[in-house]
Amino acid sequence: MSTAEVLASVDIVALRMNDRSQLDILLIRRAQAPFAQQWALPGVLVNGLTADASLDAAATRALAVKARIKPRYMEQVATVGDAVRDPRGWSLSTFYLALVAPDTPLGDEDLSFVALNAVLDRRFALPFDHAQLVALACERLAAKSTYTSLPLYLISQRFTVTEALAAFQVCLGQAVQHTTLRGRLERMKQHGWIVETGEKNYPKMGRPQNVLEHRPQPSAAFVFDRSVLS
Amino acid sequence: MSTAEVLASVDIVALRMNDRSQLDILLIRRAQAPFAQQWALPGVLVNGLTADASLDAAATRALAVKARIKPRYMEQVATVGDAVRDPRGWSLSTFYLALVAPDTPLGDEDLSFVALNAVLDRRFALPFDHAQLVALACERLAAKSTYTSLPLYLISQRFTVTEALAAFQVCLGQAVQHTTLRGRLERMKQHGWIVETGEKNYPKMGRPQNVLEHRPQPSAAFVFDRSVLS
DNA sequence: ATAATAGTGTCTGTGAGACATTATGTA
DNA sequence: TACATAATGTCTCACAGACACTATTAT
Repeated sequence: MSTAEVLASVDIVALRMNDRSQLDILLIRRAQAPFAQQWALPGVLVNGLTADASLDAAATRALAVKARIKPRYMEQVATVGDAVRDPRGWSLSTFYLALVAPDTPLGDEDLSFVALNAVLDRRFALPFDHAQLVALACERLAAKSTYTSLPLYLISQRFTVTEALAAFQVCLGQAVQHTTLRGRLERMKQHGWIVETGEKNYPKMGRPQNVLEHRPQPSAAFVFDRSVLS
Repeated sequence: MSTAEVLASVDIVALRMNDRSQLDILLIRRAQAPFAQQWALPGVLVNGLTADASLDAAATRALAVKARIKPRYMEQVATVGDAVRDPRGWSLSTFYLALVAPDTPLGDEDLSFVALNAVLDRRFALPFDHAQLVALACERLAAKSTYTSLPLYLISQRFTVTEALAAFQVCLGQAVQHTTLRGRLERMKQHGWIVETGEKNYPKMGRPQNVLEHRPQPSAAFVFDRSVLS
């Protein structure tokens, strides 16, 4: 290794909500050493040869070329670096949190969505320090879910209050009063972030649900001025 | 440059409050090319040769070695990377926000505290994309100052409400009701983050001030459940 | 009718915001 | 005394939280 350079990668913690309202994480079977054939976070090396315009562009590229996925939301979480996380030597990883639509398909056998909880409690082991990165990304998601509309990126643009409630609860890891969520959705409606479609969804039983539409602004997520679960 | 590696550095945005209650930023006169002799953010290269235990350790080292400063608070802000920010090629910079005590001395002629506002509005130009990094770090500080006790790290451990008010206002960039701040300090007092010393400070005019003491916990900063300036 | 689920209304508590009032020092 | 500044008190408003109540469908 030359004197001034270091091994740097971008890794993605991409989350999706399954039909049981639980979070799954996107993993890829590594093609190359180290840890070939093992399931790991999708990622790419960044260096001058892979003409990425920026680090964010590299993150987008990682999801696009490895999994053909365009996330509905993506943000940089942090960068970790030390001498032991990669057997090849001192290395850096800048990792991102990505939220993808619930119906996102996977075209490849080397890609899979795995139960996030299995990764978090180490029943499903990951190479490198990827389990740690996943934990940090989830902490970020939980923290931001208390005062932003982030969980809405995990459900369809056209959604019901019940779906939104499930998304918030799985992000936060605890129950949320539906009246609290309705109040927040109402405030987003006043700011044009949510519109009432006028349509109804008819479940098997019970009163039909109003169908809302999420109109996310480029500024990422709606920010409330208080935290839920104070 | 070898194929898999990249130039990576850690840069520090270290802020101090001066006696006019304005923020200053620590700059260092670069000894080496590129941009030798110019004022820039203190930072170090990270790679396998400089046995840093971790990225955070490298950040601490950067302040310690370059400026002999131990910050009262430090957190990673983000990592930027692209092909043009450094003339030497594709490079990464992980940058940190550091808050240092108001009486921090500088022992070196190649170190200086410069008015933060001059850097932010480009009257004082910085090399690389350092001005952009400074702007991002300040945004982080302002955002966190609405719902945490971060500004307290800019004043002495033993402080008065007036000093705390000045710190919050300069971090937020706008006026804050002193009653609001008193309420928040009261809540911190109940959680053991602040204690009443019983002493008084006697200014030239007016009623004497109670002297409080900030007892920061290792968990970084006190988090309030609402934002100020809603 | 009954069950099931959606949506609304009511009441309480907390804390920010604005402003008035009192307290305690110096000149 | 007048003045300056600190500290406290009062009132309003917004919103989370808890829970009751009403509404609308299927069976």
